[in-house]
Amino acid sequence: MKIKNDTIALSRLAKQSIIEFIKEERIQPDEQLPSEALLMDMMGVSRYTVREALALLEQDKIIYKVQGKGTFVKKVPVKIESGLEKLESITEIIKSFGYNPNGKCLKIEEITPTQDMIEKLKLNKEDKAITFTRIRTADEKIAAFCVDTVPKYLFKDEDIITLNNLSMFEYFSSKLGIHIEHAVAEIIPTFPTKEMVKLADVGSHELYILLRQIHYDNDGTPVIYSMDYFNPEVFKFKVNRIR
Amino acid sequence: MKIKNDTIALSRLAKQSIIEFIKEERIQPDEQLPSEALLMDMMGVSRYTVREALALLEQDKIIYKVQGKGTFVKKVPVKIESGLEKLESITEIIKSFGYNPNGKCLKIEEITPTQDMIEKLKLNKEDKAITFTRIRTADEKIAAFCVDTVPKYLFKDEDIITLNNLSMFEYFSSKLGIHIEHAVAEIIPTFPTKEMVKLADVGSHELYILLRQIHYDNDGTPVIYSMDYFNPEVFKFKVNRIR
DNA sequence: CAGTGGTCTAGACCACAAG
DNA sequence: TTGTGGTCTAGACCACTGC
Repeated sequence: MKIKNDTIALSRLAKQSIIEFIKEERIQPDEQLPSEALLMDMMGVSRYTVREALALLEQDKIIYKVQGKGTFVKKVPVKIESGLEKLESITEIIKSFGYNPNGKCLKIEEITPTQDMIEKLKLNKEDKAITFTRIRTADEKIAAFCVDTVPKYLFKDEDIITLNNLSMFEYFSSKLGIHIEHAVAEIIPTFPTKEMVKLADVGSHELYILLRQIHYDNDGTPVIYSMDYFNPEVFKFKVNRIR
Repeated sequence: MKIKNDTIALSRLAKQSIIEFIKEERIQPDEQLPSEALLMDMMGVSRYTVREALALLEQDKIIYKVQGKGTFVKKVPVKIESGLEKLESITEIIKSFGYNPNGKCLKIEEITPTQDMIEKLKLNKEDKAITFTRIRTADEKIAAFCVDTVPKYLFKDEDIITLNNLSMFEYFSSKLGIHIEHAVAEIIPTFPTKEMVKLADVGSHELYILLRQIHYDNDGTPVIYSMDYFNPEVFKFKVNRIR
């Protein structure tokens, strides 16, 4: 077993190599992997690289380690599906559920931000904001109703376009050079708002999941204040929880 | 700035040391930290240790790195302490909200597991299971209604006790030597079940958040199948989402 | 005791950003 | 070209496990 490459990190290759080894050797759940020293010899890499690879496998819940004993394959290697803790655009989520994502931008408004928006988006009192109200569909079914508020100063006027199929993340990345990497979401069970009933033809007694989120740039700048209402018949929200 | 210790990992000490440095030197948001080489000299440790410490700070969303430029303090160092992605017992969550946790065990039953339980808990067809139905309170307010199902083979008979104040996690850890480290939770908005209305005097039109969870031991064994209904007036569920 | 993973050091080369 | 972070190697000592 030898691995070599120029573009991909050795530790990634080592990880894949170990996965293949588990499959080929038919290592069963709870059985022991070769020791780090052995893996070093097998793959011809240093201990650092082996440990990096094992750390990646541990993150993926495929293996576990016990000091003094060894490294083992998990009984139930829970594959990380796209849990809520992984930040994805709604477009991406809809695709991952196997639906065809679509959408319509219902409204773009310049607003005076609320006190909460001013705090969360770190705005000055004079700053204005732009609100995008959109409806998202999955195979024609109503999937989500999104109200996203963004500080006005991020845009040049010509940047404000309608967002139909385009993901907000892609829009920010390609048009504004802003790369969203982190969000804090609050999960709130709720009924549809009056606006949803009026604009989106949603039954007023159906249950929805509201994700009240602040999205941050990689340098920590808050850039989007969003209120997204999800149809629980379309989305099954899961979270991987680690102690 | 020197750091030295015998019990705590050097990289942890280095992390704290860097945090203190940021405070003392009043390094402002978006300002640059000393380079890794400088930090090595300042703290008298190797580059590996410095990078470990910086990795911890990056996980905590306190700093960010840009290759070729340097390491910087985030604009808004967001650190949501108890996000849903962090697995905590309900007792711990209630405490972290500043309430006084309490509870009552309403029912302990031996049941024949459902097909879903058999699959998720990896049971054999003959296996029985034990269901614990409990109500949890925070400062006397109804906080959650918990129905936890556990394979019977995990218990010796004398182990089955009533769980009142005791956390399920502590119970497993101390009585059974099982350390729960991971769970997959599905988030479902719902109304109270008939059982909740009957046993817990809950209004049938109130909204609840159902967490449908499978809990895993550190070796990947599924050990608890739980259906926990949370009162959203007590719990504000947040999630840190990373791209 | 020997074998395992946990931590740390010292040194090297690379890719990227900015002058 | 210089300085930064990204990756990798080789070697060391420790703590824990099980014989």
